[in-house]
Amino acid sequence: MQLSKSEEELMNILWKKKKAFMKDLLDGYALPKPATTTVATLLKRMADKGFVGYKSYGRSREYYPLVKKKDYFSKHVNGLIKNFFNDSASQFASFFTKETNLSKEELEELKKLIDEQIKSK
Amino acid sequence: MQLSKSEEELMNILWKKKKAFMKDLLDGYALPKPATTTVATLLKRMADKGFVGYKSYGRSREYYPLVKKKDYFSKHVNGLIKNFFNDSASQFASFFTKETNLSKEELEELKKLIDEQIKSK
DNA sequence: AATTATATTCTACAGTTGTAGAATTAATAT
DNA sequence: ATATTAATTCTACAACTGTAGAATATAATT
Repeated sequence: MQLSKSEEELMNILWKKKKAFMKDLLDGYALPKPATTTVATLLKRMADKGFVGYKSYGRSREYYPLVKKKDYFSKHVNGLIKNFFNDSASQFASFFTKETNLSKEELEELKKLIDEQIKSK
Repeated sequence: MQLSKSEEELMNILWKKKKAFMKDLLDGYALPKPATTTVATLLKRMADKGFVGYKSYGRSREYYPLVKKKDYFSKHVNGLIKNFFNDSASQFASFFTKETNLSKEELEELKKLIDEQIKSK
């Protein structure tokens, strides 16, 4: 089962912090911060879905991600590619480079990266 | 407002066909096809959300997209980038080239594309 | 004209999501 | 010890989703 939008947002905070108590998570939110109970609900749902775990310290908990951002994200992109580009990653890539406005520098950077990739094949 | 997963699926069929009657849309689905009423519900919701329009022919309708796939998709990717990569498209790009397994040929292709991009800047 | 195949509208219902108050409990500060 | 602060659990509720039956209307076919 997937994370919803707002769960994803929270997950991002957790990924950044690596592990965190409720308080730390709230800190991670921009204003206007959600109610503590809202975050608690999200955390419970995310735990049920198997995306976060926690260690109890007394009556309080330290939460941590159970899935790597990278893995989560890969699945995401693959879904996108499948959905919108008939499963063709290259079609996606071409779309991507055209449609996002990367600066010249960023493009050069990217090109270098791709070159490395090519060499490693 | 956004399209839901199954609405997106239908939207994809419609994008492919450019315009279509109910029957054509159902054709676009893989087995097991959803009930006609299900598709009808989705279409109504999508029309309410402003993603599809239609022309009535007698008692039947020819549906067509009101948003371009490209535009819809751009928003999508930008959301992803914002959400997962602190708004850095290049960070996303680097991730992308590393994590999707493009073949050597596809990478060369992509490199060529990027080169054109660079030249045009 | 009667039958059949189709599309549309209405209604429905369970599951998911966004959001948070009330009650409770535990930790901390005075 | 008492008051305050913080986290957790329970409960709630409206909106959105996935899915489709029933009823209806129309077009096509025999």
